[in-house]
Amino acid sequence: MGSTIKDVARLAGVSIATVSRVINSPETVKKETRETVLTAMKESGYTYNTLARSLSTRKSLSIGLIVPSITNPIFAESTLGIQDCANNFGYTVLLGDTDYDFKKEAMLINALNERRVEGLIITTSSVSNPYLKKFKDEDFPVVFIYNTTFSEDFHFVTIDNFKSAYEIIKYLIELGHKRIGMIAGYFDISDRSYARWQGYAQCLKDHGIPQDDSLVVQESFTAPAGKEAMKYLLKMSKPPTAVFCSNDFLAIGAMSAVYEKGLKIPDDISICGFDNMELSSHIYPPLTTVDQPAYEMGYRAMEILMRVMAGEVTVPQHIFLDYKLIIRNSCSTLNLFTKGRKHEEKRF
Amino acid sequence: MGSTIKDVARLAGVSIATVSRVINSPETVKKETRETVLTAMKESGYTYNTLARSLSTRKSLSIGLIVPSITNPIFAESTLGIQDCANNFGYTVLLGDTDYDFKKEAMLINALNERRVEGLIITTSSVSNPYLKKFKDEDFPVVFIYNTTFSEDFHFVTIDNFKSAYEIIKYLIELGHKRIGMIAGYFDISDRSYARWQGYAQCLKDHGIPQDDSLVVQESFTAPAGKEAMKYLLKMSKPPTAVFCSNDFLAIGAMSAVYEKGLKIPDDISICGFDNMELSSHIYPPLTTVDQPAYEMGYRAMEILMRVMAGEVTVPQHIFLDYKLIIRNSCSTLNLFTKGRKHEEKRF
DNA sequence: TTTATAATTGTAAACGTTTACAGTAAACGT
DNA sequence: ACGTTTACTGTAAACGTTTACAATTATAAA
Repeated sequence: MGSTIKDVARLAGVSIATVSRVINSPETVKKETRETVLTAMKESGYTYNTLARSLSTRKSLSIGLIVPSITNPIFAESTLGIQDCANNFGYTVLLGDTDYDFKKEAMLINALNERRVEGLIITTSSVSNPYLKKFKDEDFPVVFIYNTTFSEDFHFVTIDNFKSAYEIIKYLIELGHKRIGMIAGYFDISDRSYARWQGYAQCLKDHGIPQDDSLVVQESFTAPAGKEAMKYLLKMSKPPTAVFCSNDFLAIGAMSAVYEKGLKIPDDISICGFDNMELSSHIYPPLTTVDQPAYEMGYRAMEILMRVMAGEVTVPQHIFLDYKLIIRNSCSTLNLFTKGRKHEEKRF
Repeated sequence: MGSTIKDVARLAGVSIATVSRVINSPETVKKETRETVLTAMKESGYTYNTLARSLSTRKSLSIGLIVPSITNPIFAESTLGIQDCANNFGYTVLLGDTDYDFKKEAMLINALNERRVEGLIITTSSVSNPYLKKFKDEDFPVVFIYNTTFSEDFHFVTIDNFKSAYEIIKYLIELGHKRIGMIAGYFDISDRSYARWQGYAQCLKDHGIPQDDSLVVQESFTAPAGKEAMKYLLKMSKPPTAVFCSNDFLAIGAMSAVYEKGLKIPDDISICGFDNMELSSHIYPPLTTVDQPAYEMGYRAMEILMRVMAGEVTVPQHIFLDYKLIIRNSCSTLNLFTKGRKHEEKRF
């Protein structure tokens, strides 16, 4: 138990160097000795010490991953993609969850540095933080995922949050909706949510629909929050006829608020989300949303990170993956008559 | 950049030992020198090297966590609990996802050993694997979560899967159901699913309801799988009037199959799940399920692991956390007349 | 054979810490 | 002033690897 290269060497009657060699370049050691070493390893119950290797080679063969919430299947999926890719290269990924707290984020980055990760994949909750500059200065390998705010200096892989939001709002408008609300994740915590709002706002503007700020409410990215937000929206004197949620969690929460009021989706109100998590196609009614390729997002990011770490790539990589509007049954054409009546009935 | 304790020492004009001391036991070094060292650290951009510490002290201050699927919010939640607790003790957690593949599981365990984790929290997908014996023999600190099959030798924290399943089936029976199906996760991969099935079977037996094996179908733990399974069940000549799913994912998938057939929940068929993930209360209809305290599961497991690693505890800890039957609106009393009619209408 | 070359192995320093031990300086008691 | 304790600091070995270099042995060429 707990045997080292030294023990193996003694047992096999060779030097520690050759033991090291049978581990790292077996072809350079004579077959016979290689085999005695191998059996010596078995017998002594040797297990390799990655830590010592890292110290000696100054390569940890590990990268850090920082996500806002591993509980969100989008990030969980990406994690899988990252891990799969990393493993292909013999790398381990060290995961940290920030809970959308940038203080925690900074601490995690520090912890990962102390563990000598060779690179970082991160979706940051605070796009304008000091350590970002530091990454740049020390040109430490970092690739951002999901974030959309760094156009210039950094590597990132993401989707076009602005355009995708624009597109889904356009779809809503084409269905006849004019009074369109938005339940957004907090802008200061999620640049994606902000970008989606921008798409929302621009699209309204382009279609001559006046913007009503009281129709957009910021919340945390959870179903309960979506529910609360929707309750608020439904209580308005002139509630929206459709609402765009910047996340499927919010959308599902919003839907439940609608049901609790005894209204129907999409007949009485249209709701759409963002992310297309697996569950969203199975709920009732199936949720209209925009699909992000979460697994691929992670995989691609890791690929790029590998190339950056290898020094093969120096100019900032800006990858926009394809998103896709997924039209299901949670949005319908506006029927002014019904909507008006129903709402009034309910309100008084 | 990349400065070491040695650089700091030189810069501050002290020995590396004192630098180490200001890091580990600042109170033992004179205030003045401490401060010069501290500023030297700043100036040289020193960042601590955990790897070297680990090598020297033979403590990695890290533990491994192995889950079947981080994409499942239950495991994600537990991960959070584990991480929070671990951080309180200055420990880092290294996460691995097995995708319910025990081959992958073995590889992960090995990888974690090479990284010299001091302990392991795991929900294993193969309860009867050789390395489990190894843990025992080498008495390596391991605590299992969610697994229910190790009554004797190991530490674990879980809920009583048998009893909880028994209870929810009893509830169904009290509602008048006799033809109760089950959509289960694969037994060979999930001992929990198997235990739940046992609870299901025992409860039927205790209530004099004959068991019909064609009513229980094993699947992977996903919504699409649940949907397929439900489709199969609905196609039977005598479909169940209620079905118990061993996971909320499966339940939600099952529900969508029901809707697609034009049937209503719970009027035409009752469905219940297991886990009580956050979303389950927000879907329509809100899902009847059993709640597992996922976060606490992780937190408690980590607490125990700490005590085991510290040698404070040697007799196997067997912790059963409280589960809770959560009755919502996806199950209703059996109405023989309606059910019969509707099914017949649909079938022909 | 002998020599040159290739294949195989060993020696020892290095990676960045911690820590037992020894040393020195300051403070205290008398 | 002295010895003694206390506070602080330095020296050097150790943790388990890798790797440049040297040394040895085997092989091929002459």
